[in-house]
Amino acid sequence: MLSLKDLSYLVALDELGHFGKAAQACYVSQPTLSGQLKKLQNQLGVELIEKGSKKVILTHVGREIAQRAKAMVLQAHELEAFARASNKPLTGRLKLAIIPSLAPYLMAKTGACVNALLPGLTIELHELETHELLRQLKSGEIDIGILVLPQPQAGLRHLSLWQEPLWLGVGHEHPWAKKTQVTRGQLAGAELILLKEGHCLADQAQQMCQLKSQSQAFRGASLETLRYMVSAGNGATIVPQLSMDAWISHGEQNITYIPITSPKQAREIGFLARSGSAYWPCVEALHGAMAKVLPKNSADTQTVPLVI
Amino acid sequence: MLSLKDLSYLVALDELGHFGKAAQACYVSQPTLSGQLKKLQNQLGVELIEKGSKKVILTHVGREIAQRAKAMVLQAHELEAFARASNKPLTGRLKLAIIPSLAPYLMAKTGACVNALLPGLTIELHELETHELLRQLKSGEIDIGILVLPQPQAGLRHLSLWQEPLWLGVGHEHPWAKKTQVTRGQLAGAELILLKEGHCLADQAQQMCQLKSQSQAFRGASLETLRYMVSAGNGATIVPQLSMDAWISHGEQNITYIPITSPKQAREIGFLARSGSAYWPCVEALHGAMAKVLPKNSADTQTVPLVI
DNA sequence: TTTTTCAATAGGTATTACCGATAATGTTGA
DNA sequence: TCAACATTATCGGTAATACCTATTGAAAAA
Repeated sequence: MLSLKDLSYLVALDELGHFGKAAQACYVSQPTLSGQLKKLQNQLGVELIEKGSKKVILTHVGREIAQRAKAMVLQAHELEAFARASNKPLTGRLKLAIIPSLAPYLMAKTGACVNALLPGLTIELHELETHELLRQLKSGEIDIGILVLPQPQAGLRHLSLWQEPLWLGVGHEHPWAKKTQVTRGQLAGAELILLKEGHCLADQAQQMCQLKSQSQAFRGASLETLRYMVSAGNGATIVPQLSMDAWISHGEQNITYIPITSPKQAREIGFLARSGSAYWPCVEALHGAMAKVLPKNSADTQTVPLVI
Repeated sequence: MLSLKDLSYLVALDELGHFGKAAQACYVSQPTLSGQLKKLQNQLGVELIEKGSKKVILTHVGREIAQRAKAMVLQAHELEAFARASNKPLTGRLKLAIIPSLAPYLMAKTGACVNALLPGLTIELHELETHELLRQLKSGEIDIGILVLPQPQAGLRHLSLWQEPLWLGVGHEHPWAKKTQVTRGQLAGAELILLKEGHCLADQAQQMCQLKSQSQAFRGASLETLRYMVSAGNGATIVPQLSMDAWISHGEQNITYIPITSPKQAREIGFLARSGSAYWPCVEALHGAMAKVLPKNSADTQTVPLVI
């Protein structure tokens, strides 16, 4: 019968392309890994590793099998995690990723509360843009993601957390600085300072303004960059509410925040995890803890569904 | 590290509910199975088997883990099958299931041709109703299904084969026996003899006639039963084209077949297999072989999508 | 060429999966 | 209640094998 251990050797070799390094990664000696892979090839009756080549290259079949093997190894780890979690729920190490336009502000607001409610849980926080977050989530590098929904992805399960209102942030010199509100229609074609492409907030803002990507000359690397730019001059940008709250409470004086209406704009923040993940109870616990701290949604808030 | 063998022991125990029988199914002795399961419990740090109970009952966690384990074991088998198939494509044993309203007629028409084209392939044929077919397909008990599409099922891959026209079969004494065509509208509320519930053909016919299930007094167990009933008296039923062809070529004299028009009714026949199945090349080969033998679709044929 | 790098081989050891026999336990029928 | 039975757990021994270190062989780099 096939052995998961042998399969994991193949996965390691596929990923590292080097017998010695793969062996090291698996905590075995190089001869062991070589021998077991040879055994695996006999069991399957297939050449997995390209023969006679200078480099370590898997055959076409080998690569396909390594891919399947990787999925199985991941499932094995999830099974073990599930078993652990069933003993002591809400303990252990949790690899959590949050999109950059949300991470610092969300953690500032909810971090203490979460730690208080889930003392047994060590949260390892990663800041990843949506695309990379999804990849790492599916590959098992992270366990839970917090990002903008909806994300129609097979094999993933989601839980909505909050409709985060979006504001227009403008410098005091900006022509709109005296406005008490801006309608969505007025935003069409407006010149905004946005984040780099890849950030879902930038995509969403572009949609709201019906802009093509080329029309944007300036791209910030983080919301904090945008903050300084708007604060310094007469630019304008889209600001999620949590960032706004943080900036206000940190004494930012030079930005005026204007509500966007007709309809009120928001983005849907939520959790994402693998469907079979052992960490789903953690998701629910985090949801419970965070929901208490976040402001209540007003009724007329409307999500802008993001087209991926 | 977790061992697939141990996991398969747990799966066997879950399914058979008996240490001895499970051991037998795994070709090991009962003490071996007991011991390995004990080891597994230690590894996972979880009680898998209900202690102190009279019957062998898995704990709640145990059952969940057995379910995950089953999926992994299935994947292991598929991986092995894939490796085998990569050596000698289109050989070996193929477990094929076909819905009963199609199986005999399809095999009669295409069996010889398939065997001629795929001499290395031993086909093990099962006759299963849609629901059971899907279950067995997902659990790995069968490899390929031929049934009525669409079947929106996660993890399964499909390939459409043929739009099979549907006819109205009536006895010579039936009021409609002299008609040259029947429109779909005329079928509404018509009294038809149908198959038992569970057969997708019956569901589809009911939809066509806009009937509730209660309104059907008579239910046949197979199309052959319906044939005798219609042939003997003045009943009417929906007949798929392949059945009709078979009946005609077997000398059935007492049934008149009336085309259903406005629009012409049909059902979509197609293949279904697990997404990662090693047997997909077989599906394509079968598709190629069968498509040659089946009649060409006329352009105005319309599928009636089945609501599950 | 020599040196270096890397995988394959050899030989030996510790682990463990496995078996048969048997004991312990629970279940059932009188 | 106590046999008679069915079923699982335990015991001791064995064969298979996963693993190691040391070494060799072959290819690439110097």
